[in-house]
Amino acid sequence: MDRTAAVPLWQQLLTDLRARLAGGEFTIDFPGELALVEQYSVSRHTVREALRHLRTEGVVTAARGRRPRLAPAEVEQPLGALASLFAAVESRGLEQRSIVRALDVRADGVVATRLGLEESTPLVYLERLRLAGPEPLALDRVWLPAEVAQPLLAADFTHSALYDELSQHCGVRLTGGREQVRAVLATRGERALLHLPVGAALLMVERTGCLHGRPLEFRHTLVRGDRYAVTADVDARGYTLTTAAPTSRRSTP
Amino acid sequence: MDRTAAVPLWQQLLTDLRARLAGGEFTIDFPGELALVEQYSVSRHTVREALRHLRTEGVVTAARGRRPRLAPAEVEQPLGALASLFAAVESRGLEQRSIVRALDVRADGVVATRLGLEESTPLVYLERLRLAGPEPLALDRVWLPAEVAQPLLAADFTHSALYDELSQHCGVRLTGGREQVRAVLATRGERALLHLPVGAALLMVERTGCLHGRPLEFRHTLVRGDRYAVTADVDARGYTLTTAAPTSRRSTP
DNA sequence: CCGGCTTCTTTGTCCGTACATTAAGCCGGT
DNA sequence: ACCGGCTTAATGTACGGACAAAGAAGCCGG
Repeated sequence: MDRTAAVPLWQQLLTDLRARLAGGEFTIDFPGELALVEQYSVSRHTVREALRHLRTEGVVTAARGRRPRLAPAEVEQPLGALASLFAAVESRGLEQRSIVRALDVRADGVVATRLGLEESTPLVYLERLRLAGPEPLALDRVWLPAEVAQPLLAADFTHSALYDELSQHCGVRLTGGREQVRAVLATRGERALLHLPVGAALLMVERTGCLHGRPLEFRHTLVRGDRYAVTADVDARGYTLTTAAPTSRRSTP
Repeated sequence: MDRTAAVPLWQQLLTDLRARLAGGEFTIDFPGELALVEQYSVSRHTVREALRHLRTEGVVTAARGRRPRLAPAEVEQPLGALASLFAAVESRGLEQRSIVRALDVRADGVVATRLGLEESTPLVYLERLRLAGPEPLALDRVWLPAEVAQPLLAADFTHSALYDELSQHCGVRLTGGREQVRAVLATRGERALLHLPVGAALLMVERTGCLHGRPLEFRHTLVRGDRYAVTADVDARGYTLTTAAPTSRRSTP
């Protein structure tokens, strides 16, 4: 801690805490405010300013009386475009189900590279056809490092969600990621699977899921574009995905 | 200010400030921290706690030395999917240009209803073909109430952005809105305009822009899906659109 | 009239303290 | 063994003060 430096004290503290977090130092418990006050010899106000950031990012929790902990289980998964889509389906009252088309371990050079791994790294591969009620909704493909996701091979994905199984069997909860949303044309195979006519458009969502900044999941999902949309609210705080079902149809001019 | 109430002091202060803001009390200038300390007879710490929320929401600005102001003009528009897309194009170094295909006043029952207006309300209609460098990028159609947007009829949209013209000629800056992103197939007319082959997929972005919660803009944009994607980061804070250009291409299986 | 300097205001950072509120754990009694 | 109350630990709220940094405005001289 350099008190003469240009960067504020609380920022130095925050940087140091992040480094210790990345080093896996606080996997069991996280020090409280007063503990940090003693460790770093700064005021509680400074500690709170640093912790404020970690708390808003959801890295640690804080509440009166409760002991400070790291990334608690009861915090829900950060909402991505896919979660938003599937939530919209559920809000329509349709039951969701999946047909598991593949669940095995294989290597994929392209995907492994995206995850920052060696090309030959074994990956757990899960391919599902997601149904909303009786109709096909999306084709979902996920790759995860076998080292972490091995236990998933025994799981049943017909009804449960991937992230639930991940947290339950592997003790891993993704903390963030990056998504790309594009429009693509369905190939013949995809049309057959999704019961689509010739020339149907699909929403393609690619997601790289991360745990504490380290990529851990690559996901490739194709969603029927004729019926489903990603909905979001925009305000000064940013872009908030909504679960409201899309209502309008397209009028072809 | 009730010091015995269950709600914290800073929250009462925040509520009161919001009420005064809604009443249009601070259109000229906004009181500083010390001014509020005197007005409400609370500590600066309490004032800062209340102001923290208004500042993160972007309602007021705060910086050393600068006088506190309300929603300054230099704050940029809340970032929507479209802005993210176009920023990605610019980050590639491509010049953006528009061809104005229509700019007039007309009535449209469907759109007017979406804006919460009478079906016969006159609307300023702007249709542009957006180019990234030499190639067509998107077909953009916007409707705004003529009552507000009348001055836009004299504007030149070849190079400038709609929101700049809106703020300059109409004194209006949108504060939020709702977007829907879908995948659609290009119609024949759209293919011709955008120079697309048969069976090309488009990203369709529909946006209802709002000013203080009241809808003021309906926008319908079709973006070439083969080359452009909406990119976003996901973390505990939510969904943050990125301006990074998409890199990957699709491998057709 | 312009440029540079000084002064002033405003927010950022940092310290200290005290009490209230809440959750969790301990402990003893039934 | 279970329930309830007490203790303890942790954060939330609120007060106080002091100095630093940085922009804005005014002053003054060239």
